[in-house]
Amino acid sequence: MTYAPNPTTFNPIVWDIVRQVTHGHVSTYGQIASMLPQPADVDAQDFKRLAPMRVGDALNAVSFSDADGQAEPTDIPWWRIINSKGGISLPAGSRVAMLQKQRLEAEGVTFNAQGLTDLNRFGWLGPDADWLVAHGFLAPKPIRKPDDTSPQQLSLF
DNA sequence: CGTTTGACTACGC
DNA sequence: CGCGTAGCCAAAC
Repeated sequence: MTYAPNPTTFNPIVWDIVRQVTHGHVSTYGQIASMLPQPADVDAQDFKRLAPMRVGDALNAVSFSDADGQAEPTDIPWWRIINSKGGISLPAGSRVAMLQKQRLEAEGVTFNAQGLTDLNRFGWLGPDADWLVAHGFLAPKPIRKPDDTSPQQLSLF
């Protein structure tokens, strides 16, 4: 079966998780999606590819009014969610894209010349374990590359 | 109301 | 390792 979540119930769940992302850190669409319980009757492949897009949809509903300045500042840090490459996925040069970068930089997140952040430095490690259990979400997939580049271990021998 | 497009990601060249 | 594509559903036109 395909994965077609109802935005009415799906979006608030996403927002709930996004609220946990800490100041000065970034998460990815895929990481947020990885915390969502997967319905048993849904094809795993579909879920893997579609859930991140739905996360983007959920955030789109929030950032639009925010960037236009027509609404009260949201308590949902939508700007801390970027793509798996470490870049901003909003249309380059758009008003909302610049706002996102501006807010991240204000939090100390830096971008290289290619417009990418270093996920190994700024990547979110996930919510508190207690919060995770209390809300019934899965442990997020790590977005920091496993820095198994630890030659000191090998040099012991 | 049919088409097009996309805040994605995994995978294959 | 970078680039293009497949896959799928909802929004946006």
